[in-house]
Amino acid sequence: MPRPGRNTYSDQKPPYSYISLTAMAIQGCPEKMLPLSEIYKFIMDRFPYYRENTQRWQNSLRHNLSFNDCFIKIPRRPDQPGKGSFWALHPSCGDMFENGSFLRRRKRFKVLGASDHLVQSMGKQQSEAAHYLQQQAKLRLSALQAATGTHLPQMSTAYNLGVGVTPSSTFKHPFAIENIIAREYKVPGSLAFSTMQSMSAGYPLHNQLTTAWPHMYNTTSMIDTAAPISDYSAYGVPIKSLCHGGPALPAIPVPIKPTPTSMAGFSALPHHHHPHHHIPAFLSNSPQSLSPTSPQTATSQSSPATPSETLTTSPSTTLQSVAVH
DNA sequence: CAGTGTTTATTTTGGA
DNA sequence: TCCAAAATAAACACTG
Repeated sequence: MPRPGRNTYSDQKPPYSYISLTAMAIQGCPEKMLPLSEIYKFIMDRFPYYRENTQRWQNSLRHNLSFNDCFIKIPRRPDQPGKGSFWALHPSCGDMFENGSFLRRRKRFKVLGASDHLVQSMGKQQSEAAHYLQQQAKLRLSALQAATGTHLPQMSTAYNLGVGVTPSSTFKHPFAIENIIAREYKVPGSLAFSTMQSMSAGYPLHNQLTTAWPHMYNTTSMIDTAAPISDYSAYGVPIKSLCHGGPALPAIPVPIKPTPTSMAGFSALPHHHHPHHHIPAFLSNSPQSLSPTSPQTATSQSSPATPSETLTTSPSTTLQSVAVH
């Protein structure tokens, strides 16, 4: 049994499916959408295991993006040069890993009508969602630029925007990295807790993170790869921002298959724990101490329109989807 | 041309 | 042990 903190451990395959890794990456950025290359980067930056055999796993990842309805493609606007589209989570995919296992979902998320006459309405709904995301991204960017007086390249700043968002909102998308990390592993409670504390401070301590999430970094990478990682605030984990209202869609959690306990609040982590994944319940209401240091925080947060107001109809209510298999 | 995206087929594996 | 989800492989179209 490899022990936390050991180099050997960090090279192991992380206990996440491509779907969960991708969802993690998408949820980890304020815009809640990323181009393929950024998803790759997110994963490679954090999991040494994926720095090898890139052809193989990246092909698998692309397969997943196309194959799974929980991922939607969002076209680039003319002012967003680059190859490929942005990828986002389907507004209704909810907590696909409510069972606590990030390896396998209980049910695959499928959009209704994938093979029947409902398809046409789907197109419309998706485009609405896409438009919404684009608008949000645009708003955020201009807000940031206004606040900082600088013009920053979009994607490279994406992760920075995240830190220090006001703790006004409580909901956190299931895929928010903080949630994922917290649920992760059956680490001794105390350990996970200390990790979260450092996380909420906006600057997780390396050794703590490494201990709690060993496969995320190898002991030397932090220093050696400081450059790439420094692009992201605090290891690329926009701790506070994730989901909050701000960014993305009205992230209304929709359990794939409603269960008595799953709606106990998001906050609420699954009650029946998977035998192999004990989920620290404290996580849900982890203290939202925040770094009041980011200017864009106030700006973006004070944005008048709430997501649901922006759309005439909330995507989460108009989009029809269901877990199917 | 390289990166991106889609699709089909097959194998592996988690979990009931 | 069985089933469905996930992983893997690979062909192929499209695009900047």
